[in-house]
Amino acid sequence: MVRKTAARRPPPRPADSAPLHERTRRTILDHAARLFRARGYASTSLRDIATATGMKAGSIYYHFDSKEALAETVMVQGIALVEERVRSAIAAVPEGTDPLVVIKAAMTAHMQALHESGDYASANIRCYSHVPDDMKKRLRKVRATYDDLWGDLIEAAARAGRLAPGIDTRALRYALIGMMNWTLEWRRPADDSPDALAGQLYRVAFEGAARDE
Amino acid sequence: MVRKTAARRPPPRPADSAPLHERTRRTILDHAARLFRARGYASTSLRDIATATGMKAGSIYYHFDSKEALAETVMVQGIALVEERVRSAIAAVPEGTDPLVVIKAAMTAHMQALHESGDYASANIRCYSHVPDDMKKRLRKVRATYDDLWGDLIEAAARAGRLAPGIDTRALRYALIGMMNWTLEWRRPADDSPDALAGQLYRVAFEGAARDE
DNA sequence: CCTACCGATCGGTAGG
DNA sequence: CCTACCGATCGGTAGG
Repeated sequence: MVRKTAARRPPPRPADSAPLHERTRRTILDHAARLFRARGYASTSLRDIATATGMKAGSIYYHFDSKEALAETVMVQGIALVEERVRSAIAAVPEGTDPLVVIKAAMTAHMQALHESGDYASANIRCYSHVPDDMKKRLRKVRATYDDLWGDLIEAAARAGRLAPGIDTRALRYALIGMMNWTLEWRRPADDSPDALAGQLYRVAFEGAARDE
Repeated sequence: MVRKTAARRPPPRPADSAPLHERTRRTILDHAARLFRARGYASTSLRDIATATGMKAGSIYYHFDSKEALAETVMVQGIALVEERVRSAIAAVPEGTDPLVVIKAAMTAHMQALHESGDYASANIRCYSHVPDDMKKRLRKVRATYDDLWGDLIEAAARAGRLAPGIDTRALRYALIGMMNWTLEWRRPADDSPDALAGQLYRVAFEGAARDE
């Protein structure tokens, strides 16, 4: 399986040479992402996260100001890690490429990053609706920026005459996002590579699942 | 806008003539569904639900054994209300109908019921991952039964030679479910009728969004 | 990064 | 269906 995009490896994981507190911070975030994903925002206590990280409850506050701040960091990264990969995949495509080919590359990058940073991405998707209002308001903007990236790709395809007449571009945008993100709920890692799934979903959404008559 | 399926009106809403405690029970469920959808399972307290319903905290236990039992009732109905409508839409289609037409009718029924019982359906989708383990185990079976209904429709289409070669039927099943359920997160009720959305999503998934070349 | 602690809130119950 | 209450847990803080 060859990586198809120019995106380099995953996230902002600090090197072994990084200061201890930076590595500890990343460990906290990893456990927080995993627990928020599995149990939700409210059911995950700072004590749970501290214990998983190997520290005492109050010590989390040495690294984060509040439970909200910790969760927001996790959830923002759940979007940012995917968005960065998708943007660099788009940037790696030569000028003048068929907009549908760009969309396919973007879908592949989205699926790779989504499943590589699965706990962060899934924590973001699963917890978003149930997070305190002020935090949700900020996250909504981050989400909208990413969603608009897909809107732009689809509008480019429409302007290039590459979409079938009568397609609702807003419905198409969220159909893509919905079907891709839902793979977090059903993918069997042993059977389905992110690349293969991206190919299947691109095919369904753009070429259609029906046999041509 | 004409209703396309034979499904009759919504859910098990007790008549005005029903015993008071049955109507009260339904009121509790309605407020619980709305609050679980908006705030999540753990962040919604029985006190919140009781206050919204107009009673005192402890009185919920006259109608439900526990918070878990109340939430499970809401979430099971979030699936059941949709499943019943979809099954009756399928049953209303004449024998020998093109399997893709059956799927389109099922998608329309799913979208109608999903958005008519929006709080129940959305509470189910949003809270499922964060609910206590024993309850999640039971809900998983209910979900699987409904998901398999879509698997059957898709297999029927495959056997009839109505699917394009190389389509992964499992990916298609969850692509459909994912794109339909995600409409709960972005639909603008004033602009998008469930029927119109069902038509758009059917078109994307089966005919494809790309212009034929 | 730990100890020890506080006020608030929660699910649930007894008794009526 | 209400009142009054309990034990448990939580986010957060002071002081080191």
